[in-house]
Order: sequence, then structure tokens, then C-alpha cells
Amino acid sequence: MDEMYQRHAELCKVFASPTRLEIVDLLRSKELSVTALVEKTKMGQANISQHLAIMKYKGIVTSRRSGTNVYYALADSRIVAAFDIICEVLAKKRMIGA
Amino acid sequence: MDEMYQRHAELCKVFASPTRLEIVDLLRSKELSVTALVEKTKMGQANISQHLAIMKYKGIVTSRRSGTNVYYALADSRIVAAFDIICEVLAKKRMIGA
DNA sequence: GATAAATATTAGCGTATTCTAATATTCTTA
DNA sequence: TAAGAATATTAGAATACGCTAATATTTATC
Repeated sequence: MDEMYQRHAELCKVFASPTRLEIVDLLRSKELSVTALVEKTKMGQANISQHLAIMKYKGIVTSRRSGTNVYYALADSRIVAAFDIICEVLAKKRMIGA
Repeated sequence: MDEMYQRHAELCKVFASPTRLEIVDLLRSKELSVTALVEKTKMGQANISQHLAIMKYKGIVTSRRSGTNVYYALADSRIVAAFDIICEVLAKKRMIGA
């Protein structure tokens, strides 16, 4: 039971980084290569690779190789659902002014 | 746009701690005093108070004083929905064996 | 096989986080 | 107003995190 919260927290840590959230958002509808993610996020390549490695290890994304490119995609569509719920909560907070 | 991911991440950080997740879970159906939360989580009082302060600042919980007791409750029921979605994703991962 | 492009890995620095111990504050009751 | 219960705050240590720079690996093409 206690270990369950630990596992839950480990998974949530994935969403505790702005860069990883941006990656999730970019992958919500289609897979993208590392290069594409680097261009869109305007972050360093090593950094993006590290974040993708973390997300893959946590089971949030999958990867597939095609030539020299590696394409990443979300492993579970419910991730987007959770993402959007947090956005709703944020939007509500804005209105209240918190 | 970029700041949106920052704010989103700040909110998700609340769920990146096993102790805070346990607090959210304990508060899912009813408000509880700090003492009750300390007893149920078996963590130090200072620690629980700190976590509650973080969660209150982030707008995840509300508090109400009654005598010497302070009762905390979830501020938005959708928090539980997001919590449960992550649990579903975790359960699926268990089956796959990741 | 050498070269070039795409991606991954490693090391290290600065910062943030979580916990404990000690102390302070708030509120009730006598 | 003094004492005790509930809660909050502060300081400090150990650990974890996110980024950059440099280097290594993988794959395709010549």
C-alpha cells in the first residue's frame, strides 16, 4: 500500500517538469523524432534525449527506430486525459486568482 | 505558452511525493485534521504541516479552523479524477510488467 | 571501411526537495 | 493570565533534479 504511493509518485514526477510536459503535449496527436522535439522545444539535444529516456523508462512513451531517426510516441492515451484535467484545474485557479 | 507548462509542472509537483499522494487519498472523501493525518500517515507532525502548507499554497486543499484543530479538505474534486487516472495507468503497467 | 547525421551517454555544477529537530504560534480551559 | 494541546515555522543535512558540454554510439551512404 505504501509502495503504491511511491510508484504513483514516481510516475507523477514525469509531469513535474515543464520540458517533459511540453514533450507530452507535442506527442499528444502524433509521434515525433528527437530532432523534431529539439526544434520545437528549442532545448538542447542531450537534454531532450535524457527526458525521453526517463519517460521511456517510466513507461510513458514508446520509441521506434527508422534509419538514423528515433520516433517517440505516447504509450497510453489516458496520459493526455490526466494532462487535460490538470489544465482544467489550472484554468479554474486562474479565474479565482490563486 | 511556455509559462503555462511551468505552472502546469508546479501543480504536478504536488503529486510527485508519496506523502502528499497519501494525503490526497485520505482526503478524497472527507476533511481531516492535521492530527488525524499525522496518525494515519505515521509521519512527523512538522512534515505533514509542511506538506499541507505546500498543497494549500498550490490551491490543492483548503483549510478551516475549529478550536485548536485545523481541518483540511480537497479544493477541487477533479484532483481525485486525475489521481485515479494515474492509478489506472499504473495498473496497466503492472499487467505488462514494466 | 570512412564519413556524416541522428541519437545516447557521461560528468559535473547549481539548485530544489524532503525530512528531522527545535522552537514558535494559536487557541481553549481553568 | 498560566498551562496544555494543536498546529506552524525555521534551520540544516542528505539527497534528487535539470541543465550544459563533451564524448560515444548507431545507422546510412559513398
